[in-house]
Amino acid sequence: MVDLILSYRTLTKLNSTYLEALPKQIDLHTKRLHTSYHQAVTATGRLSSSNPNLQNIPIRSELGARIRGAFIAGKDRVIIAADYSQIELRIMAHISQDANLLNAFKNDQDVHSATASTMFQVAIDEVTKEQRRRAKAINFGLIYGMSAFGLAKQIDVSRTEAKEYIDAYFENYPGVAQYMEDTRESAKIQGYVETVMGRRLYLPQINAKNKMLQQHALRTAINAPMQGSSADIIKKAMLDVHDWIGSNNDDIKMIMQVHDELVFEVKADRVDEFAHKIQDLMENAYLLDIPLKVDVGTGSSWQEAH
DNA sequence: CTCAATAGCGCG
DNA sequence: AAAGCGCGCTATTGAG
Repeated sequence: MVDLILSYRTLTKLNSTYLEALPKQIDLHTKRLHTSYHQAVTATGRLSSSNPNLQNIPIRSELGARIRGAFIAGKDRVIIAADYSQIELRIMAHISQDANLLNAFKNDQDVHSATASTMFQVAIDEVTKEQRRRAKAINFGLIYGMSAFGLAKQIDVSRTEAKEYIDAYFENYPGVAQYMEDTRESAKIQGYVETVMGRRLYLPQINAKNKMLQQHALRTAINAPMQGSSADIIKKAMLDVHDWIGSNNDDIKMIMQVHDELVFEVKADRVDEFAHKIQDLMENAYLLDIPLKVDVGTGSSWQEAH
């Protein structure tokens, strides 16, 4: 019964939010969907997208991916999708200057496997799938300021075990532990946190007596520099790409931004040339102490380009 | 019929 | 009592 309900929810969600809604919003003249991007909505500096929201088009499930497959290039055109690889964790390495994490990225390692290798004391090529899954949950959890309770719930282990994982992580990544402490402390004193480019997020609740509000502010303090710096960097990349394209190039259009990804529609016979240039511009949009890595894909649909 | 609040869920 | 950051959209419910 439970499985049937969950399956029903998935199907009705995809049907009502995408399959039924999107075709109604196709512009009569251009015959395309046009979203609105908003530059002054989010607390962290990301863009938001509405009417329709093109930043939440499905991809994670097989069925969802088929919906993304409906976003197709025009005649003689190809879609290029270019996304930053692990950009928030790279920013965490850069800001915290943790030697171990910097090293993982300098050597272009799979960061979740590298984390698992360190935490579970096994060689990186002997990390099991389950170990990698748990390390990945920790890496993401760190970015969000997650507690042992949250991690336990996420990976379905006891709270005690989750705490052991977190302790093991911080023992091996002391720079990250220090960064977390320092960030919380300076947020309390200054009342704000900031991105690599110096953009601030004020946190008026950071010293609130109400512990629930304060703890939320503390988690925001941890997350905002990483999510916000990522937003800064991709915005800089968009400006660089825009300048490179110039005002008179019908062979390439930047058509979407999805937080760590840029999507282009380009003339088919120039796709390789453009793909390389986009990758170069995005990877060099901002200099960190470790390389920025961009994965580029191409195809006749947005789905294929991933 | 509109409006607002809530639950739930799609994405990074 | 809550427990993981940031969004926007659909369906439902209740009020006017």
